[in-house]
Amino acid sequence: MRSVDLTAEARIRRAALEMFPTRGVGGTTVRAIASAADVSPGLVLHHFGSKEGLLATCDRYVVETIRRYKTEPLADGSLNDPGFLAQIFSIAPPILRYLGWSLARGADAAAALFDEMLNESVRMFAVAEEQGIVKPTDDDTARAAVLLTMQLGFVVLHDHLSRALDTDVFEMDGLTRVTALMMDILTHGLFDPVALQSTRESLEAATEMVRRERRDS
Amino acid sequence: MRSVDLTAEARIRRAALEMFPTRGVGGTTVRAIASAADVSPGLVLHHFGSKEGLLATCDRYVVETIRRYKTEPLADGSLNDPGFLAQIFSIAPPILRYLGWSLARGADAAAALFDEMLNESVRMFAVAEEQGIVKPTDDDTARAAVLLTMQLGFVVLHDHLSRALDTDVFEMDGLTRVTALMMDILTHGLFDPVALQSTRESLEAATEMVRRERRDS
DNA sequence: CCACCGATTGAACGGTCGTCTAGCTTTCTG
DNA sequence: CAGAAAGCTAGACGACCGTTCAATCGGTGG
Repeated sequence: MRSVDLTAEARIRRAALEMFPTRGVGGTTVRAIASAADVSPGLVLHHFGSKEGLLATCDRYVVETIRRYKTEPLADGSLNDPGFLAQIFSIAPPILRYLGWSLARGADAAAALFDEMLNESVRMFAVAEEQGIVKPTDDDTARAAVLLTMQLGFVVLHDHLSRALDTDVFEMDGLTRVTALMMDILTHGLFDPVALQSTRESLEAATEMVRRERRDS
Repeated sequence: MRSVDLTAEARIRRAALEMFPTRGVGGTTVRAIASAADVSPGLVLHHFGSKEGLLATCDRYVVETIRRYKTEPLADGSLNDPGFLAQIFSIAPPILRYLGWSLARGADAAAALFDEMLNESVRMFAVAEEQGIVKPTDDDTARAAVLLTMQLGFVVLHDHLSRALDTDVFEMDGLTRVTALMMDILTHGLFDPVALQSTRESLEAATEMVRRERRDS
């Protein structure tokens, strides 16, 4: 058991971390969190000030956890440390689930994380362009942003994807499977360039129609 | 004005449709919905039985609206009718916003829609494979599912994407911009095939490490 | 004109929720 | 070891929520 020797404060946060995404903020009561953490309701507010405070703490905790796991391996090459990876895979599911929920809610901390990831992505694109790996666009930030939402899509829609794949995509097996498929799609592409052109043209035509409609009314 | 001559029932549903995604189900009170629809709280429950009933009605309404707009143009070629497109663009924002929220919540109706879209996608892949446009995979359903979560990512993460692009991606301009970018990414791909291979290898190595770790403990 | 029926209201009820307070227990510290 | 500080609990309070209900309004068919 790992959760036995946790601080009461940590137990509360852990319980909240699991309950908020599944039941929603309104559906999660302070009493339920307290009961799940095996403490009194009063203690929850003693440690976190208010329910809102607890929510904000969870937001920050998750974002900072992700942030730590995202940068550490780059910093000191600890990607080769099995313990580190084991930690990622074992801790990840509740954290990822919360992150998805947090992003969908538009929580401030999650929004900040999104923006950081976007900056990182833009920077990587710039490097890749210099190396001639990808072609420059007239709208580099937008391309990076769209790519990011596509990559993060499965984090928010994990439930549906897990159902379709009959595997929890936040567990190790599903995670590697999804990652591999996504990398494949993003490397080779899927659509036919010819079909792309005609689709784009009909899209432009539709836009123009609507624009004219609006001007006339 | 279009909303003036709406039935009270329709006004309530419309108000709920806008409030649920922004304030959450717990944060949206029957009284607030009633006030926004300019009716009494009692009438809300008279028409929808309960708050839960109203929520379920909204879920179904949105899904059925999307379903209608998705199939109609294919059925009778009404894609050329400007009125139809104008309707899509003018109705879309609240509906799409609700859909994103609904998908993130894992609402039953949204889940059913997801599964339908997945089936459709699988079917399209099958046709495309016959025509030699895309290569077959050993995991066709999974590929279609991952693609679907990528495509739907922007619907759920519209807030962040809109912020990054400084445009409402549910409005006409943003919608066409995002669609074009996404089609481009999914057509040409982004990553370097060589880099893909090394990434995949390190991913496999990591997985193996974790697997060994777990077996030993 | 009356009887009826759905739409609609507004007040009221029971319940639960977030929060506060006073006090008890444990741990740290000088 | 005394006492302060922090951890923690039980109970209560006020607010607000979803829901109920009796009563009213407005139109429609007999």
